[in-house]
Amino acid sequence: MPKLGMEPIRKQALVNATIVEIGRLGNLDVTVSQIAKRAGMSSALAHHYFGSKEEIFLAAMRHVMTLYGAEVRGALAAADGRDARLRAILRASFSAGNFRREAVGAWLNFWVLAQTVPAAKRLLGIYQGRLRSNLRACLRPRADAVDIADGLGALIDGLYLREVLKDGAPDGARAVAVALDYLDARLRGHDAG
Amino acid sequence: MPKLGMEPIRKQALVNATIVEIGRLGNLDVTVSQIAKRAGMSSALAHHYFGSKEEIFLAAMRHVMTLYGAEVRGALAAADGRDARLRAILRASFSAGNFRREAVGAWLNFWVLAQTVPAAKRLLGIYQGRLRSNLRACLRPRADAVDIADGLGALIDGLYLREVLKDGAPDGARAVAVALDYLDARLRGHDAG
DNA sequence: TGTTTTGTTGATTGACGAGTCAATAAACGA
DNA sequence: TCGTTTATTGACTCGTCAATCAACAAAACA
Repeated sequence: MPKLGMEPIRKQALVNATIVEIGRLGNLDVTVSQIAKRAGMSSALAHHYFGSKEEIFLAAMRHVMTLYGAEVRGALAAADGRDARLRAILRASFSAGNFRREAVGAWLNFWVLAQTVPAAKRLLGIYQGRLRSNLRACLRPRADAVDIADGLGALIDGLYLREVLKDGAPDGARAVAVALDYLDARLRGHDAG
Repeated sequence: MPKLGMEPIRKQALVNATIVEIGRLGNLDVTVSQIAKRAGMSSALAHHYFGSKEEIFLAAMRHVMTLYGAEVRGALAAADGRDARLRAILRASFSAGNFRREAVGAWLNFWVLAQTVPAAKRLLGIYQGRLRSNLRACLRPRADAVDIADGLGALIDGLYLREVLKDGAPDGARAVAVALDYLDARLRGHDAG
């Protein structure tokens, strides 16, 4: 009894399964069969809905970024004032939802994907652009807003990168602390505009 | 006329070719045949000398790390005083030799490899450990040396990561400047020990 | 001289995986 | 009721690639 309207459900299941499998395997050599199996369907169905493995990866990437974006937006909506907004962005970036092993592993692999797949590069560019503009907006009156935002953005990515190699559970609080140390140090300095 | 003593020459050629091919392809799906061809030999010979593709990758990783380590050591030998030594580490990290597209691309892929291959993880651990201890040594008298070193280490990795996505030629000077901004800001602050 | 070691490759094996296809089945719309 | 759309899969094709093997060549050694 083929219930209708399965497409979005199946797609979502495949996207979730993709992130899990990439996190589990640690690279993009995940097979469509593995993904489909974890999502509870045949590989043929996965191809039917997405057309290609690459499309599956891109959908998974979009999903991770959407989650991240939503979390940042939500945190910002509830934050008032410069410092609070910066803190909100950092807390969202290293929240339990985003800063978990499988998501971080997936993120790293999407970076690799972006080296060869233009669509993936574009997606990562969107993420970087949004983060940058969020940070700049918080820092705006300062003449060195751009420099601080660039450094903080790189630092966030670096903290993600290092999480991949670490043993043990992710420590989002520690990552936030490191980023805040950076921020405090630079904000303390007189505006070098 | 099989000249003797080819082994080290062949191995070195394969290692170089590996880095080039990873940088060119952007991922670890490089085939042994591609590497061997670029190194000017048959794939069978590559297997003969290294035994497996994984060993080739590990050798390439060791090579990149050795170059980096040598450059840092050389720069440190010629640097006197805390600030000069920190600057030397940063300049070496983003020197033209290390901070070129193919090396950076290879580095990113080694990070991915480290997720699944314990030997690769160990190698990256050595790199991180050395960098950390170098940075800490420079910062030692300060009580927050550990925190600053951790932050700076993550920032360096993050700047590498971002280089991967950028269009255009690598800008090592800009990366050094961003890292120095971080450092200056934190060193200006009173020692929060 | 003959045997061993080192260098080297073309051909082959064996496995695996992306993507396609044909077929089945159930809902829906006319 | 009948044709169309949606859901679903097992089987298959086609290509690729890591790794192995058998063979050949030349230097070194005994």
